[in-house]
Amino acid sequence: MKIATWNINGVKARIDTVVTWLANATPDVVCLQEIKSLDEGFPGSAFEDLGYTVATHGQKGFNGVAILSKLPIDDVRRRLPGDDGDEQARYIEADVVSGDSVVTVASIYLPNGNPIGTEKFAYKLAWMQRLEAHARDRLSHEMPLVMAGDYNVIPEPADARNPDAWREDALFQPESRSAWRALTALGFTDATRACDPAGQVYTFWDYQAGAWNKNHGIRIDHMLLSPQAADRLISSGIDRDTRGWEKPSDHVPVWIELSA
DNA sequence: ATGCCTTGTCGCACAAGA
Repeated sequence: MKIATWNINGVKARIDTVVTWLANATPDVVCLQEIKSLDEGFPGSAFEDLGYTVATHGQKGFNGVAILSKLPIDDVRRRLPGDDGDEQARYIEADVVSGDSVVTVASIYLPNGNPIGTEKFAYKLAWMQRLEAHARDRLSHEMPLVMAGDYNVIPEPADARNPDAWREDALFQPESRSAWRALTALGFTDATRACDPAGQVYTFWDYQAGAWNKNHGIRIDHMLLSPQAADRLISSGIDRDTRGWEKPSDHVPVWIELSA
């Protein structure tokens, strides 16, 4: 069972790119972020034609997350609990039926939080607290759980080509990294690091200043696995080449393979 | 020190991203 996550930076601008990647990568489940589309404007038929069931949680212009699945989806839950006043579409989770087991898959678009010292950074940290509380609740079920997406957190200096360039950035603040550690310490496995402990692997390169050509990347797209999912982890990878395609997203896909 | 690009919403720029 192959599960992937990709921040596509606009589903309408990226539809051909995503369809091409899907046809080659053939994931069973895909978490998308930054669809930048209302649910009713989401081009679901392009994915249904490839055999995917589509679940979206969108909003106008910004944010928006989705889950595509070739396997049956039992239940879909939208919005991160903990703040009924939060109107930003950044969380969707679904129970995916795989043979005799059910795997809960969450598609996460964690707030960027820049610039630091503003309400945006406070929103990011509050959102991370809500995510930790929700993750703690989900983990208590002791079921396979994969929380995948754009976390907008650089966990360690090794996760940036030039860590010093990110010292003042919300993605690399001590508070952001501390919240990440508190989340993972609940018992999650960082799939990319579990499979490639020392790798210089990045998932994002800015459109600006030739970041891709200079490999000035950061690792901010992550797949966190509950113990019951980690027990089934076979392999993990990053489809780095998509960043060099025509009309690329600034993020690239991250994926895992779980045993049946 | 700042912008560097890209997208979407409209509108003849701007916000937001990271």
